[in-house]
Amino acid sequence: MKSSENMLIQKGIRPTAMRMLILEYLEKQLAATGLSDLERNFERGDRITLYRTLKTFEEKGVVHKIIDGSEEAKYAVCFEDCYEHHHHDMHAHFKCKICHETFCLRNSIRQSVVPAGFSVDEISLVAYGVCPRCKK
Amino acid sequence: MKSSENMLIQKGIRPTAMRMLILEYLEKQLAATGLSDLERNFERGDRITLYRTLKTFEEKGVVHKIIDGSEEAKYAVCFEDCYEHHHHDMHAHFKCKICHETFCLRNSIRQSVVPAGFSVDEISLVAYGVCPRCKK
DNA sequence: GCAGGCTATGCAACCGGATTGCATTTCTAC
DNA sequence: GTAGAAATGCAATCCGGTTGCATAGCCTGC
Repeated sequence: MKSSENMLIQKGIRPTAMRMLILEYLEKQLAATGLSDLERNFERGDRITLYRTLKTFEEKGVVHKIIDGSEEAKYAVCFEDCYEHHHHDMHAHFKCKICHETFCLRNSIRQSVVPAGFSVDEISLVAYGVCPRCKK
Repeated sequence: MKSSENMLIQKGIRPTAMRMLILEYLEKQLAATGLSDLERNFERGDRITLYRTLKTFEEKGVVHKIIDGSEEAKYAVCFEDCYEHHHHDMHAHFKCKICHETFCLRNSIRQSVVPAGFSVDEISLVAYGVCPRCKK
């Protein structure tokens, strides 16, 4: 059994062919992926199916959504231990103004950005600037 | 001359009656304000005018835009020293899942969330959870 | 003070991503 | 194998964001 298939079953998602393909594709990506990107790479698949697959993945804790201020939402595979309806994405994201890619950064954010009294479930952090690759 | 009028002139914005009203309204708010909120409070004003006013304010460094993952963008008056096309909003935001309000937090974010090699212009940080007022 | 020109405003319409309803196909469980 | 549930595909809708264009208002130079 493929690792992607295993992963889906673990998260309580029925591992259809399309879903496995999409998961494998997402796992290959360095940058966060939007719906339009998937559409381009899965021309056989219906736009709506792709949309719903991402939504299912997000709900079940396979990917997390990143709102980076571009036209569309981006998604990246969770590397923290997320599960159904319980994300704890405490890492930062970086959107490069040259290549327009959005990456996940592995540093976890200290909760110290938030004063005492606030209880934090999740943090969305997107930094904007120039990534090392585009800087040269 | 009113302080709001002064502020607009300083930022290079012609201080019309509508703009001063909107600025004064925004300055009163504790939470970030969206277009629909303005529409509700300025029924006399046209939707598009409100939209363009926010856009102008943002471009000229009067307010900053906060994408908090809700349906619409929110805006809050800058308290850092922003000017035309040059925001440096390095503070965090907090969106409460009970009252759904989004607040600016005064703590500035250390740039240390981003590894060496990335150059950061701006940081968008939104934490999600429960605010002290809703916690009780 | 007045004319010309630029800016702000208001109305209508459009756009694109997100989302839903429904019919059909596929898969799972019995 | 069959029934029921889930996934898929198509069409259509929704809504925030945005633009074009005509009109009104303000500021300038003469």
